[in-house]
Amino acid sequence: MEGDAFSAFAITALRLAGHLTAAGDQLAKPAGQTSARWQVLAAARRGGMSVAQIARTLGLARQGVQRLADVLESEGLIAYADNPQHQRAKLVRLTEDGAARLGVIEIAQAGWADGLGAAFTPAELDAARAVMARVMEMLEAGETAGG
Amino acid sequence: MEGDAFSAFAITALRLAGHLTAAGDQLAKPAGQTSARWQVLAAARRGGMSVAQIARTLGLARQGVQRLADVLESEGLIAYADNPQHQRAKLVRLTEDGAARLGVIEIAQAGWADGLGAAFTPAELDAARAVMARVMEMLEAGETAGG
DNA sequence: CCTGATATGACAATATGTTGTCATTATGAA
DNA sequence: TTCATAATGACAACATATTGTCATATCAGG
Repeated sequence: MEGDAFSAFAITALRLAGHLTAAGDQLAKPAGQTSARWQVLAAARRGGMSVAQIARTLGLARQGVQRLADVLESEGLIAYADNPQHQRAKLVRLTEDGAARLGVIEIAQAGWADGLGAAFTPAELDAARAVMARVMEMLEAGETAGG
Repeated sequence: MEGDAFSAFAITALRLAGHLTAAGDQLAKPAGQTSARWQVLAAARRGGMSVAQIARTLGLARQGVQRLADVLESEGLIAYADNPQHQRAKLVRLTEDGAARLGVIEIAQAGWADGLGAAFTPAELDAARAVMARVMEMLEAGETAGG
C-alpha cells in the first residue's frame, strides 16, 4: 500500500512540526517573543501589507493575526500606518524597537540553522523539501476543491 | 550556507503540518471528531496506557491530553479502568462507541493516504521521512540538553 | 448615483496546547 | 520503616488559532 508509506510520512511531519515550533519558541524567547510573533514581525518588516494580507501570506486566519498584531502594536514593536488605498485596512510597519527584537531572533536563528544543517547535505534537505512541497500542493488543491 | 537550505526545509515543514492538520480535521469531521481527539482515540485502542503515558507517546503535555481524555470519557468514547499498578493513574480503554468512531475515521484516512501516496514512490516518501526523523532526533537531543 | 459582492476589523465562542502550582500516590534508598 | 524524590491528576492562567457573526468600507457594474 502506498498509503502506509504516506501515513508514516504524515505522522512524522506532524511530530517534526511540533519540535520545530518548540525550537522556534526557544530562539525567540531571548527577545521576549514567540514563533507566532516572530512570523508577524518578519511580515511587518516586508511592509506595505495590512493585517488581512499578512494573514493570507502566513496561511492563518485573519482574526488570529489581528490579535497578535494588536498586542505587538501595544508593545511598540509594530505600528499601524494610514493606508491611502483603504481607510480601514491600516498598513503594518516595523518600528525601530521591533527591528531590534527581530534582529536578535534572526542572529540566533542563523546559528541554529547552520548547526543543524551541517548534519545534512543540501541535496538531502532539498529533496525532502521538494516532497513536502508536492504534498502541500496536493493538499491545497484538495482544500479548494471538494475538501 | 547549509543553514539556508535547512531554514527553507523548516519553513516548508511548518506550513505542511498546518495543511496536514487541516486535512486530518476534515477526515475526522464525519465522525464528529478532530485530529487531536483522533490521536487520543488511537492511543486508547492500543490500551494499557495511562493519560500521562499517552501524553509522552504523543509528545504533548500531560495536562492537554488529560483535558481531551476527560471530554472523550464524558462522551463515552473512552473509559477509565482501574490500574492494578497505580491507584491514581487509571488506564485508558476504548469503548465500543469509540471503536466505531475510530473505524469511520480510519476508513476515510486509508483512502485519503492511498490517493495522495499514489503520486509518490515509496522510496521518495521514505527518504523524506528519514530526513525528517533525523532532524527530529537532533531537536530532541537539543531539547533535553542545553536547548 | 445605486446596488450587490467582497474585504476588513471587531467581537465572541470554542479548540488546542503550554506552563505553573498543588495535593496525593508510588518508588527507591538509607 | 522512614524519608526524599518522582509521577500523577486536578486546577488555573495564558498563548495560539479557528469558526462564526456583525457593521462598515471598498469596489465593480449597471
